[in-house]
Amino acid sequence: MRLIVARCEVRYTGRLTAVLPEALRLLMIKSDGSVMVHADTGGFKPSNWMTAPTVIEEEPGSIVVRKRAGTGRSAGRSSIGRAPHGPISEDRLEIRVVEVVSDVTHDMGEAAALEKEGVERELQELLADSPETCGEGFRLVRREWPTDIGPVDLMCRDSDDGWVAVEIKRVATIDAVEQLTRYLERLADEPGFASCRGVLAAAAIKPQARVLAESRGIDCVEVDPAVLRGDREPDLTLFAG
Amino acid sequence: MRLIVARCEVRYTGRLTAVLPEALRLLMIKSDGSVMVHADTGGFKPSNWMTAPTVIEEEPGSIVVRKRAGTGRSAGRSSIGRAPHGPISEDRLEIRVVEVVSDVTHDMGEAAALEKEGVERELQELLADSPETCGEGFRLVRREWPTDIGPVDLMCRDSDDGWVAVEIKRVATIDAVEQLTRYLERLADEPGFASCRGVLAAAAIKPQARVLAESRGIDCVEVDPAVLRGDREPDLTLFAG
DNA sequence: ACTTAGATTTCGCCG
DNA sequence: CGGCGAAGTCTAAGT
Repeated sequence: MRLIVARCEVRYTGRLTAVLPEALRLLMIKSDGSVMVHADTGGFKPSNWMTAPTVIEEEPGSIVVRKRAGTGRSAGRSSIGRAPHGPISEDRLEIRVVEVVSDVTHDMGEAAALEKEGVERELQELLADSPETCGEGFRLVRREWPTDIGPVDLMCRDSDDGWVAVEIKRVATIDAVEQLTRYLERLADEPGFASCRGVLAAAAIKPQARVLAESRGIDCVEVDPAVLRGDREPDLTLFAG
Repeated sequence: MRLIVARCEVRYTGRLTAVLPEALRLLMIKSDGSVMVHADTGGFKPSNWMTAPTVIEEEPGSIVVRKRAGTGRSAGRSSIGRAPHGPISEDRLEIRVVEVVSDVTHDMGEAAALEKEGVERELQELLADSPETCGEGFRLVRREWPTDIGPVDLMCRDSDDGWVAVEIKRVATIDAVEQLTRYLERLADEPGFASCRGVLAAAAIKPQARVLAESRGIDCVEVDPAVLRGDREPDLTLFAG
């Protein structure tokens, strides 16, 4: 990884056009070819950047980072519609380096991979193992139940053998309700699924999403991943004593 | 801005749990308090990070970055639902520093803001100047036509003086269709707008969005910002010869 | 302060 | 390789 602290002006052209006036910034060039320009504020997101793969051309006073046109993004001209977006000009990041304050390179080798838990995928796995959390007597029929507008997260049957489509989110917004509604609309055309109902299961459900869901007859279930995982006891002890 | 190159192990707990095994990485600490951990690969996105505002506690061999619980995210316990998601523990980034290779601080002062063009806003301006791009004979009545669920990007009249609501996106997904549908539903209640139709205009329209739009009687128009801007000629010369 | 919508979103999975 | 959905999305703007 190469770290350059320099006074520079940065110009990006590609999907849009952007200009950073001359100022002192950090240029980070990773060994995979990605380049980031960071200011001292505005954390997380670089002021400007280019993701790998890139071609980097360095000359005294300037660094130009290019992405080969036709790679990474469709440059094909298949459409004969109104906007066959033509030969998209290449992405280009031009850095005019006025003054170099520091320029060091560090060999970092390979950094081991990151392990995560707690994302939606895990929630789906946990609920697949405990479908009754979504509703009394629920039995899982299949995860990722296919429809032609996308997969239903969990397809279950309830205690009356009725079909139930379960949509899972970490945070459920109004979009999640719309999504589940589309599935239900779609399923309604399938023989046998006319009365399929919907359940929205999430670690957190936004108030507006809850209102919309309930107005559409969709049940809402807030679940606690930690409890499902067995890391923590439920707050209410059922069958106590 | 402080740049530390160090062999370190990183542990994040908060919205999820993540561990980065010991390896050589760059720690970037900006003056606004944001902290990023970058590996030498996997550009753009830090391996781990914490956005400002933060509290940073440094001791020999360790750096702990905290976000005050209750700030930035709701730590309230208003819900009495099934999952009163408990006392959300604070966000915490723990960096165990094994070996410091480099540790430098640079004063970068203020960097001027980024100027960009080519985003959705510009597309709206371009189409407002050329409403006929959205449909034959279209005339602009008003940009940002207000409704009580948000503004319609462009409100036009077509060659038959019928109302047309135009929704503009840079990339149109299924969400854009839902949004326009909501506007049309809303407008249908307004006197005179019962027959208002919809047009989805975007630099790129996803196939599923197109299918959904057309199944709802919404026209789709792909537009090329470069052509609208006059930077480039359309690929197909109409009225050729 | 909170909510909503945009982003050069980026990223990862599955077809 | 392309489409689609999630993200510790982040971020800026509006209410």
